[in-house]
Amino acid sequence: MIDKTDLRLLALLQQDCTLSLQALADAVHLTTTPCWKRLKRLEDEGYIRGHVALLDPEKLALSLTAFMLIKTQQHNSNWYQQFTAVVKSMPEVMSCYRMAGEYDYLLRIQVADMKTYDAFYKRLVNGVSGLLDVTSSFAMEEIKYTTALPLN
Amino acid sequence: MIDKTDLRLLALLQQDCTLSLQALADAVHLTTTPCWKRLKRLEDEGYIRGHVALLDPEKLALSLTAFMLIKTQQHNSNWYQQFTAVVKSMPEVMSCYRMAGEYDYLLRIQVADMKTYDAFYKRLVNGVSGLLDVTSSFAMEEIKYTTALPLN
DNA sequence: AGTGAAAGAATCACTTA
DNA sequence: TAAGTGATTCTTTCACT
Repeated sequence: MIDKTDLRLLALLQQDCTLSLQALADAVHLTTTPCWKRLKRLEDEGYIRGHVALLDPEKLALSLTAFMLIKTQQHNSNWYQQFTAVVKSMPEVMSCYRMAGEYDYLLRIQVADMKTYDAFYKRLVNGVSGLLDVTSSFAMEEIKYTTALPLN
Repeated sequence: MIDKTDLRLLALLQQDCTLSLQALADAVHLTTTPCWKRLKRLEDEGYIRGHVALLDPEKLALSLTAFMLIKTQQHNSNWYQQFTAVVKSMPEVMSCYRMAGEYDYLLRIQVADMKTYDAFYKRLVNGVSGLLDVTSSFAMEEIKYTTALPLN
């Protein structure tokens, strides 16, 4: 179980994980050791998935964000295994969700430009058989992007 | 500008930013100081947006991922300012893109359950006037989620 | 790009409420 | 069971080469 102090620590860390133990401890009115033990516990129990640096896609010439909506008629376990394996192995796929409703899968793709996207598209469609309908939509502007969950 | 070594460092850090300077330096066959200077530069020049802890939504009882597709007829600057301000201020909105094509905006929402989603939906729709069409789709399963950009 | 020293931070055995 | 002290070790940072 988790208490208010743990939640405050998580809220701080998902905003900035370079905060020192001392700064975190001060923020929750503890000294470093009990604070450190809490962080250890939160990590061990899986509340924290990892610590990462977030990079700027524009600066790295990955300016095109595309969304792919996919329909399939293959609903057997073999096909699913193959599809998820391909998706996980393609680094351009930033996220993939199995959806309720009209479309079966929603993917977010990050690439340099349209030409690169087209090449990616072909690789995906050729890599996985049985895709019935694949619709691409393109982002004009990123208005918000955060990894911070709505805690409280 | 950025070279192969910088790219390798960024690739490592976006996977795990707890790696020590020593480990990073070893990985790119440098000693700590030149490695540290590169990291400093990459940060100063904006290649690195931030360092964050990624939390587990399931463990924190935020199990429902929803996507919202929004159409509007308001395309003036005032409306846009208001819409983006509202979206940025709502912590349940994890991302928001202005789209090309049929729908104008795509949002990803993270909440506890359907009841919470419904409350959020009402707050959004009441908070912003001029939303013509709002379609909600729900994720059944997260197959992939990464913050790591496809470098190389 | 590297050396080496100084400052700062994390980790842990042990102590206390 | 949860928090604190203090020592040790590891890490970062920087002037100098």
